[in-house]
Amino acid sequence: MTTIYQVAEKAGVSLSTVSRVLNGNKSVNKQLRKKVETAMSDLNYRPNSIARSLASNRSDSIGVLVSELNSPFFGEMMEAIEAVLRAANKHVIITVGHNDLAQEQDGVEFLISRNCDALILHVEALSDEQLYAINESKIPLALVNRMVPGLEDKCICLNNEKGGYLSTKHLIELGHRRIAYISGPLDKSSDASERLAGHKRALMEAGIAFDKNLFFEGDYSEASGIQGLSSFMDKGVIFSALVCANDWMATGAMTRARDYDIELPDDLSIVGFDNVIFARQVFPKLTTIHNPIKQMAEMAAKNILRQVYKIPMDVIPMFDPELVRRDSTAQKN
Amino acid sequence: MTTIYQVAEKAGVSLSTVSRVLNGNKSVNKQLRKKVETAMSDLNYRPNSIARSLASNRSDSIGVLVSELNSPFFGEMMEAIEAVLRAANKHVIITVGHNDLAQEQDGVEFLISRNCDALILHVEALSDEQLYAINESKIPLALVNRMVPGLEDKCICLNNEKGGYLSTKHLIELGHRRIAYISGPLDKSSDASERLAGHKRALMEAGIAFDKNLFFEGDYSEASGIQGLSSFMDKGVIFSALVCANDWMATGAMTRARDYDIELPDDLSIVGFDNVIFARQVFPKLTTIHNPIKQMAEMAAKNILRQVYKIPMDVIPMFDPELVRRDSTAQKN
DNA sequence: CTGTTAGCGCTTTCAT
DNA sequence: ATGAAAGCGCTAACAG
Repeated sequence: MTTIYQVAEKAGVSLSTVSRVLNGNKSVNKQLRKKVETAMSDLNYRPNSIARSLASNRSDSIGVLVSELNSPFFGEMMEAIEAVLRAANKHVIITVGHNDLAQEQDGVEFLISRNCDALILHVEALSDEQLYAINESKIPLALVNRMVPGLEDKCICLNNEKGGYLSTKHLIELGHRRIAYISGPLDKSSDASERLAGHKRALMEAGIAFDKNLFFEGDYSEASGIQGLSSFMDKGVIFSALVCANDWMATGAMTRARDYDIELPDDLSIVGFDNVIFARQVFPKLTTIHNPIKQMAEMAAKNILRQVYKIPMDVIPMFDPELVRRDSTAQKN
Repeated sequence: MTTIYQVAEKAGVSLSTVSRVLNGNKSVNKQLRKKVETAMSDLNYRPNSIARSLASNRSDSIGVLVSELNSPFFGEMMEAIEAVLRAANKHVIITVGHNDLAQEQDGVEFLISRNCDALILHVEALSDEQLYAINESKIPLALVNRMVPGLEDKCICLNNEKGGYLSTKHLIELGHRRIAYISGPLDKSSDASERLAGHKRALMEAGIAFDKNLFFEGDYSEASGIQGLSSFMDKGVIFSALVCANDWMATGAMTRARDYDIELPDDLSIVGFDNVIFARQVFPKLTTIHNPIKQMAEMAAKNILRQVYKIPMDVIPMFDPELVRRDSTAQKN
């Protein structure tokens, strides 16, 4: 491994000069700079970013923590963050939390211990208090999909209530009155309750009473969509439409519906949530609520750039979802 | 930030002793050890892994380079690698190459400059020579989906030729004779040519001549699947089956086929390749070639564990694909 | 504009 | 078993 000393020696200058060249410091004689640069390429010198980071307390890398690595939702998030930061010449270090407290803690500590300049977190298990503690340590922070009181300027959120409202309202406009709902895990995920709240508001506006028999609490997995639909069928409740709090559960429900020979969308209209990539690929193509996770992720990355590297930009904290009408919903017959 | 000095002071010992405790070194007096441990937790001490890494030249973290972050294929790969390494108490640092030479180089350099103990790479743009150069630097390496002469013990591969063979053979067994083929980018990706070679072998075995008019070179994108099918229709060629060199192109072709009112699978049987997660979600469910990327990724991670941390395990270099029969293929009518 | 010097937080000989 | 001291490769005052 080539070090800065060897470059200095070869170029006949002091290591400070090499360091200056390395960091694009203006005040270096052109000729010396040239000499250093040729020495660098002759020796195939690669700066050791670890040493650099230790000495300077910066690393030009941003830590990102997502819940899953294998997911279209987090895939979009990672991709967007990486693109923005790479364009700003920053590196990204990605780790996973799996919605598990210990793993989220471990992930955050790893990122901090690796001297990341800032953190972009999508965490569910970590408590507000723990996030305050992280924030205390003065490391710049961006929180995706979470609203923590007092940290508003670091939070990027989706208006989940509105999303829930839009999905149910769409069905009501199509003439549906008996609308089933499969939610996410209410105790573990605040967006699950917010989406449900939106659903209830739409029902209320239309003068429809919320019916417990038309409600099933899932966990956002495809399997729980299957279970949800099964449970409605087992109970023998009547419904012509179904709202699912995410696309995975919606596809699960669709699969199960076919087992019952329910025609989609004629016998049953289904709305999903998130508009992940495969929503276009299921059949019939899924009507869903578009979650602008890409824009949110970009915003989080920009927020970091603003905080850490003083690159100015406007930060929008709250994003609006939109209904994407496809083929899985139809007029009530 | 708490340092090892402060812990030493608080515990009334030298920093060497603290370091020993930190590294689980046996030869520390029990009482002192206790004292150090309480000092650590009192001060909420977190070792700085950067400093550690600089001093010891190890980092307990493995660099992973994938082509895309937002992809079910690479998602599965990252997930599997992360799980194996986390279980071994190693950390993972993920970066992206986007199949672009500069970005792949940059990614590898970043990982090396961050003192990663080893690299797991999925690269397409980097040449064999560049991989030799990386290997020269003595950093332990695992290459997924690539066979580099001389580095066989670091390569984990899929038998792509066999996969191509299986897909076409399946269609032939269903009675098809006029089988179209949409390949990946032949010049850029060796698996694209290997899969095609398998297709040709199956044709030959059945005494069917390869017909250029039934061939289209795509680039593995959904869009190129659409283009491929369109081009066959434009040419007006007759075919009752279609092999696509990956699932994305297959779904593109399926979408386009519906535009032409082609009934699937009755008018046209389609086979994909990779068996990514959404293959089950398209309609009709896609018959495809299962790519055991998960097992391959696990094997790559284990290979690293073996090389770096001397954790012994058998490494299998070549994996076999398998046909997954679903609903997108049918007997020729 | 350039060089000297003192660390960054930790590991690792080498003595004791 | 413990401590002292020398560095890992680099940045960042401080002089000159």
